[in-house]
Amino acid sequence: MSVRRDPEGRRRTIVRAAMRVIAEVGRGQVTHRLIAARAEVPLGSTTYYFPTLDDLVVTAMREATEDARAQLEAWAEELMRSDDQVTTLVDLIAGYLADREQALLEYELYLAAARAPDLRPSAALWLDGLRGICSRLAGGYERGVALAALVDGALLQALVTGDPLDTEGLRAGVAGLVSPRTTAGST
Amino acid sequence: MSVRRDPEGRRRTIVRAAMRVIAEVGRGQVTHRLIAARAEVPLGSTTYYFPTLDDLVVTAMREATEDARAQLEAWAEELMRSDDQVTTLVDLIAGYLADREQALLEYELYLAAARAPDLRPSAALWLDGLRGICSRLAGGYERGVALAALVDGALLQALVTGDPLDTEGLRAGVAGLVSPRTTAGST
DNA sequence: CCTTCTCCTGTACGGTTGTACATGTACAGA
DNA sequence: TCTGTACATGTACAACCGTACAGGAGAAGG
Repeated sequence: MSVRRDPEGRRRTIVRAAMRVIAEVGRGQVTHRLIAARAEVPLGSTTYYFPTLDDLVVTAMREATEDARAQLEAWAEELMRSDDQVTTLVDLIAGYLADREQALLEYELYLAAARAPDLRPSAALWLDGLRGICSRLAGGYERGVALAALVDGALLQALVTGDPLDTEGLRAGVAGLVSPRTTAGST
Repeated sequence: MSVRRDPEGRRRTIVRAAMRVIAEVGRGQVTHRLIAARAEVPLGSTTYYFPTLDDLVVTAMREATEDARAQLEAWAEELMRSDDQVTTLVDLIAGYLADREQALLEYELYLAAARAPDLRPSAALWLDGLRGICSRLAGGYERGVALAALVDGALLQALVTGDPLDTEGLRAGVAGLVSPRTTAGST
């Protein structure tokens, strides 16, 4: 009954390794050999499961958005439970930046989508999720779009500068965009 | 009197070509040969003026921030002259996105700074400029930081999705963060 | 004219890359 | 047990890479 051969699992191992490598060295520096070493599988395995390196990279990036999407749902739940949504949102953003590598990976993917149209649907899916959450917070779609841009920009800037998140500035901005009713506590 | 030999000019030609290539294919895919072809100079020239490819890429990226910095000053002037700064800012952002390649190059640089510390000063310089402008608009540093994040996020998202800028959403957000006095017209 | 220096470039080389593939191995069905 | 099929991998190769460098070519000073 025990499966000595586990193609599905092995495939996933490779994809997860690819994600880690991309997060570390960036999309442009990824090679079959780096991924194989990280996954602790022979080089041949990486070419067996994916016809081309680009396929592997794209798969890894899609997987990364899947993760991000899941995390976003956790955000939504936490915000629903919270009675101080501004503080909660700021905390969530700060928490997101705690895993810098994961964040870097996602923004690498994000920007890659700007150049590679086949990655765009994944990126758009995440962005739609964020906008949905923000719209609920801001009490309106337009302000929600703006709030999502604010969150996105704050994350990007924190990553780029390497400085810790400017929570006061962020809080001021979020408070300015969240609808007063939401700030007060009730829906 | 005519200078057949023009080392300075040739060097600049190579750097500008490098900028274009980076904008097109991304930082990770840049090669000496691509740059040489784009600049219409022999391969040897690209290695003559720059000891290593990385030096060339870094130089090109610094040059790009220099351009961005100059553009930012133009923004500041235009905003000073304007009597409807919200509209002007939205228009400036839309105008920035008109040259998609240039914008892509800058955001590539931006994200590259997240991984390469030696690029961070350039990126930080630009961000400080943006924050300065935004602080003047928002009437306070904290709100200015938030407004800068909003602008940055809006640009990034427009680049990533490939969709045209959501001007209504952006306008709503900017209006919410710009100080009422500034919105009305006076300082 | 010659010398000298900087600019310039074609060619070459060692190293790394993506990918192909022959060979082997474990498992399922007969 | 035998056989076929999917899984697995070590090795090989052509292509491309960054970089080095010998040597040509023009300008400047004598």
